[in-house]
Amino acid sequence: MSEQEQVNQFITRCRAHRLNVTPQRLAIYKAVIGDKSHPNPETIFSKIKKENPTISLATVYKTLETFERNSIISLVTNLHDTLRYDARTDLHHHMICNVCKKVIDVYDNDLNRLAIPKSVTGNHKLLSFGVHFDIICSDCSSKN
Amino acid sequence: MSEQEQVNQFITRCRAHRLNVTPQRLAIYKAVIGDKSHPNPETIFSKIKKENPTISLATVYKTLETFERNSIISLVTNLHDTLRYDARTDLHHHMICNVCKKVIDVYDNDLNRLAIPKSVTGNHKLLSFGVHFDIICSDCSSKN
DNA sequence: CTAGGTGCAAAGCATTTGCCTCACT
DNA sequence: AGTGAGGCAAATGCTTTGCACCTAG
Repeated sequence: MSEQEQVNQFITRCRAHRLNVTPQRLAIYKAVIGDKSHPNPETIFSKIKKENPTISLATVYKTLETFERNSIISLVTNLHDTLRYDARTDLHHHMICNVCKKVIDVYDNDLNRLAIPKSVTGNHKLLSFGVHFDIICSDCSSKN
Repeated sequence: MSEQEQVNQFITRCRAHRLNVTPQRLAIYKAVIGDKSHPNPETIFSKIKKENPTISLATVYKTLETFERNSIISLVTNLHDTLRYDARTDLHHHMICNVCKKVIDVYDNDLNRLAIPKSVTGNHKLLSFGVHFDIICSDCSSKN
């Protein structure tokens, strides 16, 4: 996709979510799609500051949060807010409630045996893996 | 496993890693294995404060970090330090380097089609899922 | 005895908030 | 015109650090 097409798609998506298209938002969006390293807000901020010297870090935070809430971009993990420990160190998996952030263990032998892609083992040393399921848990569902 | 057996196993593991067994460490360990909710340090601290009124939150942080480094307990995610955004919102997976915290996308149709356990869909609303591979990336491997 | 662990307080940072001003539609 | 967005600075809250004292081995 050309940059112009990406920009047009971005504008369409913003309109669909009733989000104003501003130069700051466009710069932030371009910076995210142009960075395959899964950057944090500070990194995005540094990249666009050159072209937008007056932009503020708080705007970057607010904008990324807005994009995420509207599914324009995504978070690598939604457990970034605090350290979460697990008594189990053996292979297992997790469900994470997107509302209350509850974590529930999943034990499943088929998941334990999933086929590891060559792109993983080909170049890197694999330590372990796990599947995470983003859910809305039964408690949170029934509350609404 | 009885509580006595768990305590014995804990002592064995500490010895194996040259970690002193202290009342604080034992209390923290018991609190973690007795809590299936994947608690954070603050929660652990609150639970053991009743029995150990002089314990400090900093000790809980240090101890959990020590346990994790020695594989006595584990972290639910090792991307808790900062928000990490992803330009892609379609189904894909991630490798995370445990050393440099780099995140690398993994696209794999077999992973996209993995069998979702009944324990997930039976009670909860599934929003999405993903596989994460904990790795030591080629860059970090070659540096050592 | 002594290396390692604890507790306290202060420091460090990532993130959020309040509020006023400004700009998009 | 009016609502939504941006910028700045202060506040918040989780986590780490430094250091003096203590304790397990």
